[in-house]
Amino acid sequence: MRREKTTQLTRKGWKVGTVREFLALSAEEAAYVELRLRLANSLRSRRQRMKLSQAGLAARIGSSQSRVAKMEADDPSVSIDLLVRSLFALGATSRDLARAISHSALPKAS
Amino acid sequence: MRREKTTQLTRKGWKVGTVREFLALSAEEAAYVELRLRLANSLRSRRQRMKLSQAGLAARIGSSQSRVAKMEADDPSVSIDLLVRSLFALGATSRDLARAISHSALPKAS
DNA sequence: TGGCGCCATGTCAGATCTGACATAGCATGG
DNA sequence: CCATGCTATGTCAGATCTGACATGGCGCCA
Repeated sequence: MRREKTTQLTRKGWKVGTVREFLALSAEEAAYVELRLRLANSLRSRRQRMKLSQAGLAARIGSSQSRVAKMEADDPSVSIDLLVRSLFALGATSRDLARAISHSALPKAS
Repeated sequence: MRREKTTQLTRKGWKVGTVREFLALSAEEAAYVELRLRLANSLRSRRQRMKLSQAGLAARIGSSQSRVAKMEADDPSVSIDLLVRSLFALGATSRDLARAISHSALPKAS
């Protein structure tokens, strides 16, 4: 939360947050980053299942290959809005989203 | 999708989209607006359950009363990002989100 | 009537996000 | 070796979103 504070200094990515809070994420921050990650993963797997290239997906949603790459990489410069819209554009339903969000579809960390 | 096109002209809200497409939303657009609506409703009811005023919630999330009002009104100027972060700030879990999203918690329209 | 708490709506400067472009890495097939 | 296709990463102008502020409405109690 309150990204602005550190923003002028870091002007690129999570950096500050991730490093400092590596072991001290508040519950809500953790939920937020995890949500993003799940959407990102979901997007990639859905795209691959459909045998689309990033450029192909980009064309569909009126964006560019590079932005799609960033979405899938969970780059801090992409919003949840964009992720969600892209998922819908690939035919995901609300239910699909809900599944992606609550189910831990995360790659096992350990 | 592709909001920019009409944006310079309308410079305020859904307007163009809503009126013109009143009966012709694509599936993805429908899913998107419905998702927003559900998050907005979810936020309001969660806040009320916690007996917080909009100003109170605003303070918690480092925002302002007016923005909270806009969130709950599903104003086009608020992003899903903000809605989601606010929900998390009120203690919602990923699972809560998923429920809000897939369950039709919409006020019955008729 | 006035004061008070709460919510809605408009506006705006400044912060953030976005598409586009450039460029590089890395396989696979020639 | 060189193409070709796909993905990753950086940059930037322009679009969008955000917090703050101002103001108005509504209900309620004195």
